[in-house]
Order: sequence, then structure tokens, then C-alpha cells
Amino acid sequence: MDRLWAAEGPVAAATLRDELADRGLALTTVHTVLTRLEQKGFVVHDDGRPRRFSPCASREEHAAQVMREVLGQAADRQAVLARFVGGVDADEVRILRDLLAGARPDDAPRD
Amino acid sequence: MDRLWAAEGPVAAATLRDELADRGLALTTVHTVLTRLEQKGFVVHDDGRPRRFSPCASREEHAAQVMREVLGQAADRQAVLARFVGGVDADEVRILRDLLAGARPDDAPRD
DNA sequence: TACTCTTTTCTACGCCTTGTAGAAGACAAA
DNA sequence: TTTGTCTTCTACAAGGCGTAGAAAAGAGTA
Repeated sequence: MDRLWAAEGPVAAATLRDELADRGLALTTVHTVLTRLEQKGFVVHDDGRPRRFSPCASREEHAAQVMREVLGQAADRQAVLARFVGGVDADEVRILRDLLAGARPDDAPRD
Repeated sequence: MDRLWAAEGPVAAATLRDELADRGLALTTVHTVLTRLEQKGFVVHDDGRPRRFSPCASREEHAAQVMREVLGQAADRQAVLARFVGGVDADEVRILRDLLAGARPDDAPRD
């Protein structure tokens, strides 16, 4: 569905259809999907004549958003986070550690 | 749907129906839902006569699993993690920091 | 064994989302 | 005004979800 992050920058529906040419989709199909994505707040369009659509958030931001959402719905966030870091592999743990080491100065300076 | 983590330990379908009495669900309804959840690998049942169902993972483990899944699907995990920690609030950052500080490199045997 | 009550399975129905698109309306360039 | 493109409206099939009835299977008891 979301192959419009693949193309960077705003894309017209027709362009998208061409990029997805392997599927032989009709232009209206692409439009419908884009419109639905827009209703859900995932993409926006400018007001040029061939409307161009862009994702509201980058692929990465979107993934991060989903993760935060899942975390946010949990009652015991600490437990969730504990299991999360306990389950990701060493590589990611290292990345996380690095990220947190260089984290914002405006929160809890403790180390 | 998943109010069986609410009750701890294995629960019989009838019990669940009673716990969800406010909704006036039929027993078969509860059964159907449980069966579908089972097909998707979210719950299991023992083989007692009144079958008792239990969740495969705790509510927290499940949330963590989903988070790992989302992360796992991303191409650029570092970017996702960066945006993730950049977006959660200070409290959770602290929790994460503590978790990582005390993390042993020898745990994380995931299933 | 036969009856009855509970549990389990099978099947179904209506609603909503998703992938797909046709038909018609809006618009701009020629 | 004609023509070609872009946009909106409407639709339809497939699949998931919440719901449940009907029938089959087990188990206790007379």
C-alpha cells in the first residue's frame, strides 16, 4: 500500500500508477487508495492541478509512531519497555544505548 | 476482545462470558472469539473438559512483541529507534536508560 | 442404558475495511 | 468547442470481526 515513501517528495497519482506498473492498476484505483490514506491522515496533497501527494511522516517516523502508540496504550510501560529491550537483538540494544547517551539535555540529567 | 489477560490464569469460556456479562454475550460467541484468537496464536487451551484458555503472552509481552515486530520490519532500524526515543516522554527515556544500564549482554533468548 | 445438561464444533449473517475499478463530472489547453 | 486529463462518486468482491443458532459430543445420574 504505502509505496509512496519509496518515491521521495510529492508524487502525482499518475506517477504512482506508473511506478506500480507491474500491477497494472487503474488510475482511479490509485486515487481511491490515496484518498483513503488521506482520510486516515497518512498522506496529504497539494492543490496543484495534477495533485501531488506526500506522506505525512517518513517511513521511519511512522514506524516510530506506531511503536510509541503501542507503548502508550500499555498500562505498565516499564514492563513493556523491559520486555522490549530484553527481546531486541544486541545490535539494536547498542544503538539504543548510544542514542540515550547522547540524548536531550532538557530531561533528567543523571549520569 | 482480549479481556482474558484481565483475568489471570487459565479461564473457561463460560467464566469469561460471565465476566463479560455486561455485554450479554452468548457462550458460543465467546468460544468463536477464543478459537479465532487461538488460530492466530494469541491464546492456547488445556485439555480439561471445560477447556480453559490462557494467553500465550502477557499483555506487556504482547505489546513488546508488537513493538519489536514493527521495528523489525523497518529497513533503517537506527532511524526508527532514534525517532522513537526522540518522541517518548522523559519518564520513559529514564526507564529505558535504567534498563539499558542494567542490561546483561547474556539475556534475551527470544522464542 | 437412557436421559439430560454442559461443552464443543459447524455454519452463517451483517457490518466494515481493502483492493479494485467504471462512469460521470470538472477543467484546462488547443 | 473539442479533447484529453484529472477528480469525484459509486460499486463490487473478498476477507475480518462480532455475533449467534443448531447440532454433535461428553459426562453425570437415574
